Amino acid sequence: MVAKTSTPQVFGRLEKFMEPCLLLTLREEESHGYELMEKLKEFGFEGSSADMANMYRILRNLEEKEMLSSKWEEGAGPPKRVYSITQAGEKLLEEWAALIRKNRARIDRFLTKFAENGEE
Amino acid sequence: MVAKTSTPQVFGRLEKFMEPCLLLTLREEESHGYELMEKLKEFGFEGSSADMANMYRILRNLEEKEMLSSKWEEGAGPPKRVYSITQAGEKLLEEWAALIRKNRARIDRFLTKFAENGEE
DNA sequence: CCGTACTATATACATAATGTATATATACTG
DNA sequence: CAGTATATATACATTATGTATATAGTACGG
Repeated sequence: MVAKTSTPQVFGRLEKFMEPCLLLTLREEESHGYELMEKLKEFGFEGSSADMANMYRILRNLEEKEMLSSKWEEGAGPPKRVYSITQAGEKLLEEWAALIRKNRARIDRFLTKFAENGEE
Repeated sequence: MVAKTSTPQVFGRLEKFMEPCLLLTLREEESHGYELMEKLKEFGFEGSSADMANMYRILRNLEEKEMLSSKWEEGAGPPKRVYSITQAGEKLLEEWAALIRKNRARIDRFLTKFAENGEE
C-alpha cells in the first residue's frame, strides 16, 4: 500500500505557455531549438523529452504560420535550424502578453481569496 | 474572406484551474453545481456550456476521490446536489495553492521580461 | 577505429483535458 | 400549455501534451 499522504502530484499546467516564451526569447535574439530549451528554463521548463517534443512541434507550427522564419546553420556538431521572429510573430507575442496578464489576474484573485479565508 | 488582422484568438488556458476554484468556493460554504457556476465567475469563468460540462465532471470526480461529499436537496425547482468539502479536499486545496503560486512566478518572469525588452 | 556521450532535430502513437451537443426533468410565468 | 429558467448529466469530438523512438553529426577516450 502506498501512503496517500505523500505527494499526490496535483498539477495544472499553463496551457501553451511555451509558445509565448519562445516568441519572447526569440525577440531578444535568434536561436535554435536545442539552445532555446536552455533559455526556456528561465520560465520554469525542465528540458524533459516531453518539453523537447513540444518545443520542436511549436517551432515548426509557428514557422508554418509565418510567426518565425528559419535558416540552417552549419558548424561544429550537427546542423542547427536557427529561428528568427517575424513582425507577425512580434504582434502575436503582444497578444499573448495581454492574455497572460488576464490569466495572472485570475490567479491573483484565487490566491488573494485563498489567503483571506485561510485564517479563520 | 475574413480579416486576419482582427482578433486571432490567441488562447492558453489555465489547465484544471476550475478544480481549485471549486474547492476554494466550497471551503467557504457548501453549494450546488448551478450556484457554484455563478460563484466561479469571480475567477473569470463565463458559465458557458463548456464550463458547465466541465464543472459537473470535476465535481463528480472530486467526490469519487472523496475530496467532496454531496447530498440531495429538495426544494423549489429541480433537486440540487449540494457539495461540501472534506478534510482531504482542504488538503488538496493547499497543494493547489502551492502549485498556483509557482505558476504565477513563471508568469511574472514572463511579463517582467516582456516589459523590459519591449521598449528598445 | 570503435563505442559512448552529447548535440541536434523530428515524428508516430497514446493519453489527458477540454469543448460540443444533447438528454432529462422540475417549476414558474403568461 | 408553451416557453424559460433552474438543475444535472453524459456521449462523442477535438486539442494539447506526454512517451517512445528514429536519425545523424562530432568529440573524446581507450
